[in-house]
Amino acid sequence: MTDTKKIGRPRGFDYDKALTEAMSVFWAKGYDGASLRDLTGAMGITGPSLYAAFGDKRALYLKTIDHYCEADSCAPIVAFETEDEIGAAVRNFLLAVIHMATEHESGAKGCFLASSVVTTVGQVDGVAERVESAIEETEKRLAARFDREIAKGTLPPDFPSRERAALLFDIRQGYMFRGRGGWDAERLRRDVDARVRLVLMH
Amino acid sequence: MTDTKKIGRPRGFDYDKALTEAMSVFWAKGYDGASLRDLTGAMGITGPSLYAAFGDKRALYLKTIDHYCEADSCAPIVAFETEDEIGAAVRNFLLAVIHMATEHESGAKGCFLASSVVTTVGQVDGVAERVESAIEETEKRLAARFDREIAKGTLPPDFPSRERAALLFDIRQGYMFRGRGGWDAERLRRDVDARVRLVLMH
DNA sequence: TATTTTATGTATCAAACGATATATAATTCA
DNA sequence: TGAATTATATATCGTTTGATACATAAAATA
Repeated sequence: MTDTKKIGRPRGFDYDKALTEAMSVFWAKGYDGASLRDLTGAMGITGPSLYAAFGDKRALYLKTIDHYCEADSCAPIVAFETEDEIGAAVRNFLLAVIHMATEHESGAKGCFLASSVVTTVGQVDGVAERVESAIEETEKRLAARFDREIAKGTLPPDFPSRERAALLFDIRQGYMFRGRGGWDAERLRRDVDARVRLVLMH
Repeated sequence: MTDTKKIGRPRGFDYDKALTEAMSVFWAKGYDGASLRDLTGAMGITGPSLYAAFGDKRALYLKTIDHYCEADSCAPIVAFETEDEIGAAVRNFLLAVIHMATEHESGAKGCFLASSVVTTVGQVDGVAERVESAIEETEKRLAARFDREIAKGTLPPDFPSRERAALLFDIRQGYMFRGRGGWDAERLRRDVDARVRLVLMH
């Protein structure tokens, strides 16, 4: 993405910013529920500009998915990777998940992929591959964090990293569902301590 | 619901059957994605008949949700409640979840509520209450099964029934997500034994 | 400056959307 | 049988949908 000047009239809007706005609309209203008028309104551009820059509705949708994945938008994983002490790391992961599941940034709760995109797997071409690879990459990153701990000696050599990474992932899904179902953060936090213990059990 | 004969021309279709067909359409295509033409086509009735019997699109949607909940459609819970030995019960629950998540009956995978309805919580009035009460009732039933085991003496008196019920619930969500993401049953079954152990850990 | 290239703004397209008016068919009740 | 009641069938309503044709504006290039 070199910044060389291109000929022709330059864009009057920020590409990534518009993409983020589009994502918020898809997130809140779903793929079918998001009309082009919703999208252009939120993005601050007109129909022809949208089609020229992003393609049709489906192409825009896929671009928002890729944008979400690339932007490292999943705060819980980052929280899990950056905290050094493994117990605190698991705990921070869960707390970040709960925050995402209950606090709605940009009018949407939960995880864009887990709560919204996933429902369009059999419906919109190109979504299935993206969801599958997102799951796998997420689990790989979570497992790698456990492996690091094994290398440090904090966890035993036979600690089931991959299995516990999958468990963390599943717990995340549960919290997202409950958040959408109206449960507040305090209620979700009740089990955090017990879950940290279970996840690290050996 | 007495079966007394009513005056006027009788219905030419089966009410519950039509409702089930409507549910399949909503399940596969989502609320916005399901057009009235899709619905009337699958239900085998015309537009006016649909409106006379079920009300508008939203009312029909809510009726399909209630129908799903009342029909005890969640096979995993039933599997968990009917098996006597608690280890096998947990195991059967997980296997039933995996089956639901991967095998698609009526063209849809997963759980109607968890995989489809939940995305319309902030979008369609009346959905939020139904999702919330469905979560609570599910967890109550799961916890009650653990409590029964405590009473039998198979689990210790301080076994955290509610917390482990919530864990089972969350694991369910994770499997549903992976199923939608394209994971096959065999792959999902890898962790079942380990998870049975974790769920019953004390 | 003239040409080329790309982006924007207006205005609008055909198709599909959710929903209904009207007339007719089938039943119960008097 | 005739009045009342409810379901069905046809046809169509006004909106909204996703998507574009066209003319214009703003930049680089020659």
